[in-house]
Amino acid sequence: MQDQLKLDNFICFAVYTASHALNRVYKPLLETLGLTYPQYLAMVSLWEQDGQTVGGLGEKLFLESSTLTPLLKRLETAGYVRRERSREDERVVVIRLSEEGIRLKEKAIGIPGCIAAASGRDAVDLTRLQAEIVALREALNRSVV
Amino acid sequence: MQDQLKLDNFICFAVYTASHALNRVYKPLLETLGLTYPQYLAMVSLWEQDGQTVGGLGEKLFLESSTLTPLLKRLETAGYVRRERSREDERVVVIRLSEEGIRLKEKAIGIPGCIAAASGRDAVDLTRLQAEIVALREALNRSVV
DNA sequence: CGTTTTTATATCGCGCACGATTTATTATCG
DNA sequence: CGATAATAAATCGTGCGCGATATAAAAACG
Repeated sequence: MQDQLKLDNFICFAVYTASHALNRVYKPLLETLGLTYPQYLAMVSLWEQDGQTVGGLGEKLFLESSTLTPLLKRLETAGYVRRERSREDERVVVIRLSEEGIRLKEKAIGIPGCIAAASGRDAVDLTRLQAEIVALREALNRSVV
Repeated sequence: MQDQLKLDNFICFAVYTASHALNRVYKPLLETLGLTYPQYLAMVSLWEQDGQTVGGLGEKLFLESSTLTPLLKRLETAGYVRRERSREDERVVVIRLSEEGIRLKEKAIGIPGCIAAASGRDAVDLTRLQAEIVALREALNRSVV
């Protein structure tokens, strides 16, 4: 049990460093789109469903408004989205893709394939691993609440 | 192939959100030690091997000096480590645990068990998943270089 | 042996990421 | 209806995390 406190045996360390490794693979690909990695995730979510609220995006991306508000302002400055207060409920801010934001999707379509290639795994294997990691995330989120 | 650009099918998104979920589980545990999560990882590495250089730590933790230098200064301010320039090579900074830093290990010993419990998996299963994620990280790191 | 190159760390600027708080709006309750 | 509570974003302060650059020391070279 000596190795209880060895870094290489930490699932957390594996996830932490894998996350950084993914970021490093993504960075050069996303630079061509003028996006950071979290900005890219927000765009992907908006391509799936346009007109989401800040809170709705936060729930999907597991991010707080304190993270999203400045991020979305940068996306607005970049010209990819518009931020509009809802008329029905003035507390809510709705995020809508601009024309340029919609067009960006075409340039982004190839990225997941690049990542899959870099991972050196086939699609089936990746899907299985991805499901396992999601299950881990869900178990952890349940334990906090 | 419509779902090529769906967030839930992204391995990167799974890892990204799992990493945040782990951080949320760790946070309250680490607060009792007065450490952040990256600081904790640095301490674990030092408990394994005291007297590492900034560069050596960076290689183990996959972090740059621009991240580590301020982090280690904060650990020094907290009284857990000392930063000393090597006499043989004045470019190198060696990090040594203080008495308090050494003692902290006892308080940290139970944390991995808490995380394992929160994950809801047995040790064997966690080890297997951890190895898979490490393999993913290594494949990604190879593809960048 | 002096110049150039390499190496190790530090500094700077930017963008997350979060907890705590603030502000504005809506909902609830007596 | 008016006071209170709840909700949605925004703001603020702190700590990563990295690329680019700076600084200083050591190594390599002619």
